[in-house]
Amino acid sequence: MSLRYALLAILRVGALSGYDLQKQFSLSVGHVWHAPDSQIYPELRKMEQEGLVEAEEQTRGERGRRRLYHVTDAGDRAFLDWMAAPLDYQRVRDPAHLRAAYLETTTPEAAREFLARHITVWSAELAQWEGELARIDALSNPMLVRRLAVTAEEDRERTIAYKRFAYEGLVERARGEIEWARRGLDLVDRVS
Amino acid sequence: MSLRYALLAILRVGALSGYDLQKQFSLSVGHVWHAPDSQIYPELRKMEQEGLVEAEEQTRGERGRRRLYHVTDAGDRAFLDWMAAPLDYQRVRDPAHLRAAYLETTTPEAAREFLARHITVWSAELAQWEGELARIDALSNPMLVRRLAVTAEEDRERTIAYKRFAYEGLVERARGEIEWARRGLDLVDRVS
DNA sequence: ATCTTCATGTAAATTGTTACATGATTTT
DNA sequence: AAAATCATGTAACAATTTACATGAAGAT
Repeated sequence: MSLRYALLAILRVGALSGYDLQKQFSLSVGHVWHAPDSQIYPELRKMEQEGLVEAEEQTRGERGRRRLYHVTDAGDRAFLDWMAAPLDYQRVRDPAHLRAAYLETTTPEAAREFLARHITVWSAELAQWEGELARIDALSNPMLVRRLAVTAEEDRERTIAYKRFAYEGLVERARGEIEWARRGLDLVDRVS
Repeated sequence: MSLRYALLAILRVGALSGYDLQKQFSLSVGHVWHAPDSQIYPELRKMEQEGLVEAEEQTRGERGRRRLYHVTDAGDRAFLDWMAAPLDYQRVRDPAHLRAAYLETTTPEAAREFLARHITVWSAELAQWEGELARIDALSNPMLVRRLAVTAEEDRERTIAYKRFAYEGLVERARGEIEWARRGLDLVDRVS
């Protein structure tokens, strides 16, 4: 149930419509927490009912409408409370390592394909996250720039440092997965 | 939906009751795919309906009963098909890295607590997995021994090697998380 | 005109979590 | 006799995924 906190994290920086939020989301927090728009719209409505956000109804042209969501004080508090509370860790659920433990039951070709795909998938993630790191350093990430604009001078360094720290962790994870799968490919060659 | 394949992987080695399966599960695949008994019993029933397993009804004492589940040919094929098919990767959903990206919004104390807990949680996982590696090497893991007993001589080395490979990956992951969180603690000290 | 982007959702199905519920058998 | 373990589930809820559905506004 971190979705609402991910949404609050973005909205706290400034009001957005569901649509814009969803785009910002996929460009920032979405790297760490995926959610499709069909989940975001209903969640915003629920958060509105619970008083965490307020919708400012706007019209667009003749009949177009949009709802601009603002974080309320209660929403702000909810976010800060969540940040200060212990994180609840979910149990591991890792289909790739599950399969890896049983690779002897399939053909070497299927095993190689699985590992090659693992490398492809994690390389894509790695590229994303390294790109994000570069954008953080170049201050060219729009979300980060928006955040820095509403951040007091003395807090800017920390803000950047933590964001960097988060992405570094993701980059290392991806590198680890890729190295592991490479070793797996060697292993397949060795034992088959 | 890897749960059923995790269950099949265990049952393929030999028939078990839901209760024993659940215990084996938590001692082996459970490290990679957690599932509570309240999920395992219904899943077994569903798999029975779909013809992947067959239940042998047994009595225990006067009125006690148990259902011993055997994998059917269809179940065996389903498992092998799954092993040979491309794995579907879920999108990232990582509350720890999500929170890490926003650590500047909380107090240094809360940030430290979060990171310390991250280290604790992953150290526990690490200990589990290193223990598992040691048990693989010592051939003292009961599940592995059962599996080797039904494995042809020439396939034993591969079986062990892949199991080792899977756990090595998990160990490295845990080490990475711990190192990352340690660096995070240094960072908190530096910026606050 | 038509294509893209803006804009907001509903519905159904699946998956997973938490709590509850029950009772037999074996061991101390 | 009590405690531990064996044994099997149901119920309610929460979270997630996938697919569907609709239409306005702005750009080419």
